[in-house]
Amino acid sequence: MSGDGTVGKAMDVLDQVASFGRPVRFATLLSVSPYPKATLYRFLQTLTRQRLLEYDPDQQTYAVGLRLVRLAHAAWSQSSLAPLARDHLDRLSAQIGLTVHLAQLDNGQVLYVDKRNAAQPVDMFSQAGKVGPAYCTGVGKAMLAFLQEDEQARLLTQQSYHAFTAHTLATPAALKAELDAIAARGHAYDREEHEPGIICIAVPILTDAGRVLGGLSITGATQMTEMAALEALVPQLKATARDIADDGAAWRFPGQEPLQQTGT
Amino acid sequence: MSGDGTVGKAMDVLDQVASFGRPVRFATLLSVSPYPKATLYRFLQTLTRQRLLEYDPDQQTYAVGLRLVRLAHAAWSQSSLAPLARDHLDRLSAQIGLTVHLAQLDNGQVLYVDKRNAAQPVDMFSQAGKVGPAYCTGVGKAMLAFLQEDEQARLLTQQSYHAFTAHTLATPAALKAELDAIAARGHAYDREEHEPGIICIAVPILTDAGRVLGGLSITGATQMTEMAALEALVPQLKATARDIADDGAAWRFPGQEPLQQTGT
DNA sequence: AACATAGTTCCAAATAATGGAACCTGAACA
DNA sequence: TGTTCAGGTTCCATTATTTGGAACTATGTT
Repeated sequence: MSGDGTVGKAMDVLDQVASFGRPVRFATLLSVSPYPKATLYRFLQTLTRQRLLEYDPDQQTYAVGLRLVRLAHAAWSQSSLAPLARDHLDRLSAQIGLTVHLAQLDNGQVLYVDKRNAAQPVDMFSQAGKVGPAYCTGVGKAMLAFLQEDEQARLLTQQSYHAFTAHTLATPAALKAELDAIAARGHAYDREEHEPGIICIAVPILTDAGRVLGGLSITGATQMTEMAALEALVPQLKATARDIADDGAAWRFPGQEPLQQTGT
Repeated sequence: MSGDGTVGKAMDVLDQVASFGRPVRFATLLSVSPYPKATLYRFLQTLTRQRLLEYDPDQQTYAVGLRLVRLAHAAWSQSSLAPLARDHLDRLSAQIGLTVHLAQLDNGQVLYVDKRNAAQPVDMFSQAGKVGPAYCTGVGKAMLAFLQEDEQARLLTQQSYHAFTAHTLATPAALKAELDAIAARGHAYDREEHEPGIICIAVPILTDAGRVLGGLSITGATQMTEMAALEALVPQLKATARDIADDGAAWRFPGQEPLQQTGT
């Protein structure tokens, strides 16, 4: 799959285990793995020793290890927009009282990095860390629309184009037309393209130079909300995106680098 | 450090980057890395290609990559107690109105996997995924106290024993005595041992067989809460721990394994 | 223009990964 | 009790990857 070096292969195995979404046995993994028995076995050993996987001796199953949660904490707090955007999301959420998502692009997919849910307390990881398709979500399309031509084209080819609902834009051509419209308009809609009954409105978070940092969306259910009502919130949404981007530009990591260490 | 195979070395590098807590430049990493320039360089390349790291060309810095957030989502939802404990935490939190933590042991440290904060909406990752010392936190001691002798002894040697406050038990001997008391009593205290002004009361989450699954704690500030008040909540805390353990035993992953795939 | 500093590429030697086959180990069956 | 079998684990000569010193390039500095 990725095929670069031993590390790449080990990561493939790790992804494989993760993709099951539950603990798996050796034989099950072997049956879907491109690697021979001994090789797969050694990978699992190594990953387990590294605590990237966890092995349950009773059940003889492998599951994704907790070391990843620690690393993810680091990733989330230093590479994601979430810490930066936090206060802004709180404010927006309080103002409008609807569900708000903050997302970033990861390998052509939408990665949700934070969320505000007006009703109940936050879902934690069960939402942050979740991935979704880029071609049929509001945030996904909003981000894709503002990428540079070549990057956009590259990502368009690697979408999976599954028609989740009758409204899903399931071809590259249809999507491209939509993206151009979004770029002109400045914000994206999701008209039940991913889940029936769910609509949303989304904007990109852009640097001054126009680089896509992430996306921000407001979600509603068709039962309770009209698209027109969401549309009315676009100014607030845009203002929040602007604020986040400005903070990002101003902040660019406090203190930057410390004095160089010259010694060993 | 870990030293097994290429994967182990790559993980060392990844940890190194993560430990900075902010984007770092090549030279900075080189100065603290045991690897020579070319080797470190290639590791960074590989990790970046794998999106375990992210490289910012403008600043020429490396930071922990978002792919980890995705993997962590998988880890959190399949290897942690959090999804299982969710409803129980909600209930406990609603009943008592104080901060509740759910933690597990990871490599001799406390890894917080979930949290309920009565006052404000949850802190997300900024709390879940965070690690803390085991020897001077309520949950940490509660978990250590109920480990098997040999495992406990092993972990006692690898604590770092920093005296955070005047109350910290900063020697293995003092800690061991405390753990025995906790094991006899059934719950643990944190009397400002980690942070001044912060006290808590904690219990382990145990299987029927007595294996430690995790820990559960209630935290208060000395300004607002007396230890006696926390003590009064022990029955509810224990009941919740019991409920979580029972759920864990009953559940043991739904459906377990599907039919075996025989083909390629 | 000369110099330094930071980052990148090369390549022969050293090391680690590979995978076929043999070997365990416990469970089901006769 | 002996036999078979599938799921796991170990061995080891072959093969491929990693290693790291040194040479090189790019970028900014005096």
